[in-house]
Amino acid sequence: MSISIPRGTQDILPGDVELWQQIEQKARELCEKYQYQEIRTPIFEHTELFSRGVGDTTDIVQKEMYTFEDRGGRSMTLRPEGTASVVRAFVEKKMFGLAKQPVKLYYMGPMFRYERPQSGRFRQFVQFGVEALGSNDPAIDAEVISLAMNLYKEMGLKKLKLIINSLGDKESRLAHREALIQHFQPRIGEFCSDCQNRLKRNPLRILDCKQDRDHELMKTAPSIIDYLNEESKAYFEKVQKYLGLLHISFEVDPNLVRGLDYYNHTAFEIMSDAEGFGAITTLCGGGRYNGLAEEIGGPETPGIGFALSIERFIAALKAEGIETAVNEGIDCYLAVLGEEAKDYSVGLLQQLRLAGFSAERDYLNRKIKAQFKAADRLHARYVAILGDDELKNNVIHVKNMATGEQVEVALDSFVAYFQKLQ
RNA sequence: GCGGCUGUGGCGAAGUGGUUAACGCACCAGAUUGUGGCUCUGGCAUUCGUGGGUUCGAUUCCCGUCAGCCGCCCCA
Repeated sequence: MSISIPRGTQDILPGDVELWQQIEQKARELCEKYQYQEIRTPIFEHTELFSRGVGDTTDIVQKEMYTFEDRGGRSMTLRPEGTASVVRAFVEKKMFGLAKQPVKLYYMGPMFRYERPQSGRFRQFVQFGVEALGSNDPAIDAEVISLAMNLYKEMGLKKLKLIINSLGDKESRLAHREALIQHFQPRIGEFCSDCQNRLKRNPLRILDCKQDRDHELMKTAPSIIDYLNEESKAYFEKVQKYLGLLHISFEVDPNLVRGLDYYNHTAFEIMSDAEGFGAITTLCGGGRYNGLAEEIGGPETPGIGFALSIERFIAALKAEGIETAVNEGIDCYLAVLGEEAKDYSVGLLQQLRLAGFSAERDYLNRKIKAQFKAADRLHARYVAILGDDELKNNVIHVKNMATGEQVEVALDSFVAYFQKLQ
């Protein structure tokens, strides 16, 4: 038996990888415009970073982490998300002391979660994310959201839905949680088994339940909005105002919850509305995490960010039928015949390439006909034919593949001639 | 972690308890022995995800396993 790829991972082959590169490039360009700078952190961290940062009670930490003991007996974990590492680096490298504030960073790289794979859900997936640390201005919340929205839009996505909510500060959040438990506890037996589990773990999720959505207690359930204190409410309103100024339409969903413990105040998700996108419609998730830096042992620092998956990005592009990758074609294919010509072509090919052209030749000892076929497949604009006959006369034939026109050129001036053609 | 569906060449896809497993695309060769995109001819799976069982005999039946997809959970 041959060895196969690990479950939930994928090989990205030529033909597919171009779209990845295009998205990555767009993301980098946009970050440059928004003045976010790249940070690269390790792919594994001390397990404690995630259990403390992401939260001990979350699904991610409880059952989805790739945790192992290294040879020194330390517990290590392949990163399941990016924010904890970025904040760790921010604290450890004392970036709060940098002259340039707020600190605006982005990252791109693989994340790992041990989950059951299905479409849009992998065990290794690539996230692009940004983090803005050190500012408490609701305008930066709007900036972060607009960066994500603009990246999608620039790649051609149209069917997007932005959903926002405020989780308030820690105090409002806990008060709301208690109220929910109080509300549902007495009659929890009337709800589905999922909801019964949710009661203790994450009572907010009950509000999201599809089975029990018509239960009378749902309508009377306490909403987070009512538990926001004045400051939180004002903050949330500002964020909405700024989104309006940026012409970004959104929906407020009081039931939007983020699964990671560190979120507070602004929480948002960007979903795809495209047909046939399956159950997984979330393209991007993010929010504010004002307590995280402290949790990790740093100074009190406000922060906000998002993460999006390139895999789902691509799935959304496909769902909307957006074609992007283009086969550029090569400048010149060198068709060679005979031993001496082949030897000579080695240097000639290099000359073409160093002169800035994309060039290829035959390496399979194919006949002239097959070489032309190969040239055609590469969408070569020109084929240069070099046989022993040409070599003897110090010439080379250059054929324009679009017109079929063929000319004879002195071998010495071939590269110069080729440069004039362009 | 739970439930359902699926698994035949590089890709798509038929099929049967019994000597050589359709077909289409792709690929390779020749017709055209130094010139591509068209056409014609020929070639291309000791093998039906994998392991085991039933059977005289299994790709076809049964069980396990692995993988993919879909739904739940959760999330990006």
